[in-house]
Amino acid sequence: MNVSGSTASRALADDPRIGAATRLAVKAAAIEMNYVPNAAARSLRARRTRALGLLLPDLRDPVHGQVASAFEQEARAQGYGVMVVAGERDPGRERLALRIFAEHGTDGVAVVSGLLSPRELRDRVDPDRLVLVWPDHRSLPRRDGARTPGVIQTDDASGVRAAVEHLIANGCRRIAYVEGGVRASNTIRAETVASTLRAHGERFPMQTFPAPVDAWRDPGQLAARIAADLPEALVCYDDQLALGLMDALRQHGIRIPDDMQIVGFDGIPFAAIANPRLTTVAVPSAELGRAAATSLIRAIHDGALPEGVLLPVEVVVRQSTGSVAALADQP
Amino acid sequence: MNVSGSTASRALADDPRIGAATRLAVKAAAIEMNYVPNAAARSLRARRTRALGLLLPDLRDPVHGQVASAFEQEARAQGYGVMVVAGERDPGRERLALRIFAEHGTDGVAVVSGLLSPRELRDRVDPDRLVLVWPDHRSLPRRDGARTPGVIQTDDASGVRAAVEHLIANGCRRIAYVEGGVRASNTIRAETVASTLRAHGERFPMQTFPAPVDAWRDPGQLAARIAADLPEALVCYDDQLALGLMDALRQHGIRIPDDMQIVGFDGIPFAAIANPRLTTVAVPSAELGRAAATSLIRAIHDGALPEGVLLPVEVVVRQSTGSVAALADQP
DNA sequence: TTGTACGCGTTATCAT
DNA sequence: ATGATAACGCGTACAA
Repeated sequence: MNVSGSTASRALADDPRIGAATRLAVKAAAIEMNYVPNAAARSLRARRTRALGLLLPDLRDPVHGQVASAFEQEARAQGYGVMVVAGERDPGRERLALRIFAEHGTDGVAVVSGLLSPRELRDRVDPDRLVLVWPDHRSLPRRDGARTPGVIQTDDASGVRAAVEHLIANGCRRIAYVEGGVRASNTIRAETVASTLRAHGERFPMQTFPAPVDAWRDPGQLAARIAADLPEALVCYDDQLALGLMDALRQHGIRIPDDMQIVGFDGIPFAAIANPRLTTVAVPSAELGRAAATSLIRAIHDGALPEGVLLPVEVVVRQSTGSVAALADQP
Repeated sequence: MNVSGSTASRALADDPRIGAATRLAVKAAAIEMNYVPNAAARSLRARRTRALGLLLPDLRDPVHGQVASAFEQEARAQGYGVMVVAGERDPGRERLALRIFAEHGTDGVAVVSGLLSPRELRDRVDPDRLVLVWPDHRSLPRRDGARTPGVIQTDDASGVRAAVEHLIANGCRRIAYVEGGVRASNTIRAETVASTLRAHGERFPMQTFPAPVDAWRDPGQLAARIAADLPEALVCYDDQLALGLMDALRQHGIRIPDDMQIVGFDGIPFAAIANPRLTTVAVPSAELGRAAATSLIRAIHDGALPEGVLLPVEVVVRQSTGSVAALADQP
């Protein structure tokens, strides 16, 4: 079996001009010598790598893990590899990530919960091969349902509004918000809690407990401040914070939902099995990751950004906002 | 400013033969036109991509997320990109992953909790550029402290033994084990529980509750079987399973630790804030990921595998094994 | 139907 | 101190 390079190349690519016999022989030989095409050479010629870049803050937290998982799965199903870089919520690291992607020549980039301005992003990578998931820069997130091409978001405001209305229906008046850092996503949630309260006739300004982005790791001080001036209900920036606070408040003898009700955000798996089970605004993280991959791959093929996506969220009522029904809920 | 390709290449590589003036000018121009070297071309010539392949079962679970995070961080610090593929605990998918890595020409591969036999792995990728983390094939995990080159493990048996001894010290006699699938890692934990009981004079065979690998998602049936024949203490395959069971057993009115004590494995963050807080055998997942990256990169540079690593684990006693001290523990 | 020759961007070698 | 050239492995336009 001796054929020229081109014949081999064509046979492996199922070029119809190659005879069936030759094709089979070549393929057999390829398997025999466990040949794998060299992606570097192929990329050099084809000007594409069939690899995508995924930039996210952290692989450890449940939400981004879920997004990354779905993104990778969808990409793999469509024949793309995924290069992952954690930006660690640091603009410098995010810039480095983009550079890594550029050097490796990824065909497209998805940025999840990114801090860099859309302006700078589009300046650093081909804007027609860039999708933004949960952009966390003040210039992008929308309270309304507006969709920007290449931007994938969830309808956080609607979810938070529904959650607050659920608390109001439960008879809560003094509803406070616990911050998670000072990013745009936090601002939207805080403002939505406040505006929903106003819309329901609450006259006093909403109470806000400030907290850094990783307060859930060590919520002791925060819990003490809350315990010292206990509201009827707490809306937390996210589930991790809510779960950390539930634990810390327990030290102060505060019973949930009896003494205070509490709502999280994200819908991470542990929220469902916490004790008490945590009411939360659940976001479809897996769909988000999948949508990001499909949008990005479509953008690569079409050379232009597909329409933006706005995914719905859902309030999942559980024991922490303690209606009798919720307390009785079965697994 | 007009120089030849070679000069530009050398200037950017800080080749000492290039004059300072030229070097600066070239670098300025590179930034100006935001030039990034093409990794494909570079790889083609240099025969290395400065990319690593990371194969793990799932990006969603806290333990592997942690490992992936540390691996990526360490790799990035040493100038390597990371291509991640989830094997989804399916041998076919694992093979596909290795193929993806081969095509993209990764300089080395780390396989975490892989199911494929070491034999097959070494057959499919260059064995001198392969590290195995937590190999989960029956031919590899060791009960003793033996180290195999390129293999990174934790001393699970010691941890489980210590956990069981802790339960015995608490006065528990009827200690049962809850399985997590039928993999090698499960076998080691089960056998260690049994042998520790025997070593402490327990004469009846240890009770085992069989469960599939993802029983924690829907632990209802499993919990019913356990509640029907309640042991004094439960050692669970991992924390997720233990936490899921704690929730499900609560439905049966079982109080932990009063009616039964429970121990998990892994030391995921949520174990520390569950209610009751979960006693667990904590593994150093971040160190594991970091060790994997450093070992792999060293292997790439040396062309040979570095010595294996065996990391210690630690029993973290909390409320679920309820000594009075543990119940009083502060955050 | 198959083989030949060229070019993708980079760097090592050799020449100037 | 710098420039010219070849080579990495693949895919394709063109020739046979």
